[in-house]
Amino acid sequence: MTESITARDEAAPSGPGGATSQLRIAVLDRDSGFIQVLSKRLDRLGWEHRVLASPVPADAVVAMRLSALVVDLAVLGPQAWEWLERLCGALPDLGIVVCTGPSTVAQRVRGLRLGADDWITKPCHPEEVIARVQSVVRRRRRPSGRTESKPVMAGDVEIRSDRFQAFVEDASLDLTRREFELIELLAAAEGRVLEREEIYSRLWGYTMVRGDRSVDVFVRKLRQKLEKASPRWRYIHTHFGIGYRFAAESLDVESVDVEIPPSVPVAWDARDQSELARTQEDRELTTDAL
Amino acid sequence: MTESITARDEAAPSGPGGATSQLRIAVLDRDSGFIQVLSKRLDRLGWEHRVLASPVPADAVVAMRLSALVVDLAVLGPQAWEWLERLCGALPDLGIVVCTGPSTVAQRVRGLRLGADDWITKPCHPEEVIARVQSVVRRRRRPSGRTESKPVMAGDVEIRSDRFQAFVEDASLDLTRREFELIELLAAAEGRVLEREEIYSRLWGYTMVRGDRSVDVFVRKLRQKLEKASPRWRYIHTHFGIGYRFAAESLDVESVDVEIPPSVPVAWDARDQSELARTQEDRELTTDAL
DNA sequence: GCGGGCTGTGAAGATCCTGTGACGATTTCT
DNA sequence: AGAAATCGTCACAGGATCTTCACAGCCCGC
Repeated sequence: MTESITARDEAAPSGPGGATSQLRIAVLDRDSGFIQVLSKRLDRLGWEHRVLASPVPADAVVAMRLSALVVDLAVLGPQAWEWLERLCGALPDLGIVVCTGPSTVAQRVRGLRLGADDWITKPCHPEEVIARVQSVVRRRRRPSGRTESKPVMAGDVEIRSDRFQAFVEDASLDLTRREFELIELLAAAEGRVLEREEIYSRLWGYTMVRGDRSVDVFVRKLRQKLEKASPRWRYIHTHFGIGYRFAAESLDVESVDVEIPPSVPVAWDARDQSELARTQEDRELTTDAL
Repeated sequence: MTESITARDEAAPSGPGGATSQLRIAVLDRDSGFIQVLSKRLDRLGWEHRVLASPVPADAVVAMRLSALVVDLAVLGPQAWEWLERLCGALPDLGIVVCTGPSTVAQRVRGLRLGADDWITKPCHPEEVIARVQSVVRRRRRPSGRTESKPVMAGDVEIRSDRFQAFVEDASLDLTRREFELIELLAAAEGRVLEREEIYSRLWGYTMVRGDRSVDVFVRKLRQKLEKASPRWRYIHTHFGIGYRFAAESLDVESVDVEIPPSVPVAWDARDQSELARTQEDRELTTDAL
């Protein structure tokens, strides 16, 4: 049951540009009739989907890179709440639709509070399930469609989302996918400091565990390539204890300030200078178990 | 009924780091009992909210700058669908929860497809409505384009939480994480005196043990950096036996006061100085209290 | 005016954080 | 299948930051 979906994972849930990726959803249920009807419907919609019958460990779900998950809590047994909480914590971007038998208000509230996005009571019409999943997924996605393909410039580098590549004077930096996603994300937030956790969750799609150094490592790789291609600029700035900030900063300015070349009367425009500068949860409801 | 909500959201109760803006929701319904219970609940949660009884034109809703809207389609009559569609089109970021009487699957599907985020069938428990609204709002758009954090100014310094840094005329103070958190906290409580214990517990997250001097040390570091970058101002004021207060105070004023009487050879002993300072402080306290 | 407690200050040591190179696992390409 | 490219994890080293400590100066009540 840990088998992972083999299809390419290009459906990277939250790439900064958010490709118009295929929807991928999973249904965790045992009600064969329900599953059958729903599957058929999903097929017709062309949504990539899979059915899970056993209580998949929350971690395994993470590996599936889903857009949404429809789950009958009954399948999970007594640890349903714990499972739900863990899953929601790990994948804040995953759409979770609980579709289960009769429940109390308190149960529904609890589920929603834990992070579920919707709660449908069986018996229900598959069409409604679909509609609710769609609704959940719709809200999950950023509208900033791929269309805005205007290249971003910063210092010497040009970031072209349409090419998934960054360039310095038409020379590609040969960024890998992750590297590109990273620079795109950073550049999109130019000026602002992005915390590691945010970078991680937006690039990897799930929440970062303490001690993970992936972000740092990719920042380093990115810095190397940037440095090699555009040595007179610094782009990624470290904010100790917080994260990183993207801003093109020329290194030339300073050296010029220091050694005033009397022999060569160069008129330095103020561009560089200014460039530098610009650069409760109330628990009144009883939480009874299912 | 187009009156806009006047209360500002700046009452960000969140700690120094969090920019959790106030939730603002509206309820469009006529069921007085339902409304009453729901309102009471919303009050207790501290959510800014308002009740609408008549079919507000979609455009008017736009002006309300809501986070979410709970609506009974029955109030809207025959043009409910059209209204819903228009609203969803105009405000894709607005959370819309339909809460209405018995309906068919087809109706629910239609509503959700048009852009509603959830659909609750009356009669329902207000707690569930709240939970679902929360769920919808939680999933609201991510901070890719959010520039909502407006910089705070005090004297010469500008505190930008998006950069985790304070500036004086575009020159960074190079505050460390803790230092920044401290100045942010102090500035947010401008005018008020914050006790050490409170500062400590809000910055460190746990209660301060007696004798801990961490707060003092950081106040000192902060003062040093502020002093160096903005010498003509005093920002952090000590309140003996209590804690600290943040308030930009120009030092120029005093020098003017001092040089007024050249004829009378007054010996300025320390008493007078403190006297002066005290009155000024008092004056400021009063004004701040307003 | 005196004394005790509170605050300012400087520095040293403990801690935590980031940069870096390398390695094994996995995926993709040939 | 074999090779190449990518990815994610580790351990280590160098720094930056935080905490603690001792001492000096200041404030307030007596």
